[in-house]
Amino acid sequence: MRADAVRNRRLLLDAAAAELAEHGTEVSIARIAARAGIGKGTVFRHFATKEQLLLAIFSDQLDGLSATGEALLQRPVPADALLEFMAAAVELQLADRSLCQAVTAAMRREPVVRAAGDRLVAVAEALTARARQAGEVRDDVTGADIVLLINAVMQGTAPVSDTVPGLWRRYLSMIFDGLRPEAARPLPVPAPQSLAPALAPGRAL
Amino acid sequence: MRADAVRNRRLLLDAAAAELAEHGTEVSIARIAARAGIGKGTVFRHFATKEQLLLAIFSDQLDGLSATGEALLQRPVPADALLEFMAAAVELQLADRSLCQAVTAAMRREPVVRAAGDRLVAVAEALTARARQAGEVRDDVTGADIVLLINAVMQGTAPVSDTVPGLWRRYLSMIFDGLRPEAARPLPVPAPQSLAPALAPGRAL
DNA sequence: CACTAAACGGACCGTGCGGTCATGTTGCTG
DNA sequence: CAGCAACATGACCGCACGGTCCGTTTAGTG
Repeated sequence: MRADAVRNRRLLLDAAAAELAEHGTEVSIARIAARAGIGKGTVFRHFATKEQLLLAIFSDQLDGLSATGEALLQRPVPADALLEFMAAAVELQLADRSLCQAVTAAMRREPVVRAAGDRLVAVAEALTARARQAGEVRDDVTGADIVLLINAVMQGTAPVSDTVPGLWRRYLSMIFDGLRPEAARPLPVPAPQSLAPALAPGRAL
Repeated sequence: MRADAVRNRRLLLDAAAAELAEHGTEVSIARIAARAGIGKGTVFRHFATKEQLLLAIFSDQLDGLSATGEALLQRPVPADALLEFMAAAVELQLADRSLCQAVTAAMRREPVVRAAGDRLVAVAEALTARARQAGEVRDDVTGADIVLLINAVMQGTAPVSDTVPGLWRRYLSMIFDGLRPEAARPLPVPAPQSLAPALAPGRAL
């Protein structure tokens, strides 16, 4: 690969991530290319289609979340680590409009994103297992539950995140109260095995 | 208003609601018009813009949810009524892809939808107040909380609703466990006064 | 330095959208 | 029944998008 090619690829990925964070997946390729300072044709040289570009960025971002969770495994109090993981994930997603879709995309059939999604679930499960064994959360909650609940808090409060910025903390707090052992009542439905393959083919992005 | 005009308006609204339920707000006006069996120009005679058509349908749907909640006020056990209200709302929204956006739209500045959103919050507050006074839910939860939590459950599980249809019941159950008095811990953020005006102007639909 | 293959760029294409308008049609009223 | 205003219609417009293509530039090489 030629030197200018790798340089442009970097510029492209950075610009795309920034533009996606600001405007979501609706941004046009033209806009991303302009921000990167490269031509539109060059974008399609690196990624055959818009979707491939998005999926590449999505899996990167999911791995970022996984890394955050992994670091929190060192925390002494398991429940604190788990709560902080959820808080960090929600906060990151609210700041980055493409991360929301990234989590959804994690449930798709595309191997790259699916793998990143599985890694994220694994980290969540590690954090959850610790808290479960310490008796700090109910014993019927799994890593997949945590990821879906993160998504729920984020998606549910996204519409008001601009005008009531911290509101998500209220609902994360409420929901976490429902995860404690003393709150547990039998659940009507078992946990999902994994997140993928869960998303129907023609859905979302 | 002429007789054929009111007839076509009905056809249009019905077709739009059905098409929106199936395909979400991305459906083209042409498609809606085709389903209604009328011309595309006729659509714009009744609603100057696509957004106005959508907002009209949204507020109708929000009022439908309000009616459901109102009926549940008769139930003997307040907490059961509240839980059933949340379940009904989530189930309806998952079946109707435009209802999801309707709730979001309820947080907008448009007077019609905002009014419908306020009515929905009022009904939710009535249901919540009953349960609160009966000591069946924690006393720091409000009607606006309920609406946002409904939205959270729905949005969070929407991506998997096709392949794991009943999964939302699991998370509604968990979250409701967090609403009970015995689970209550102090919340870090106060409840929002209302839902509107909460959504930034250029956001969503 | 000369040469070539890789990479670049932006004009270009087809498509589908929301919205408009001139023309034709139809329900109402006197 | 006559006449008119309200209404219906679909061809049409401008636009923005994702994606293609080919003439041009440039990085590496012997």
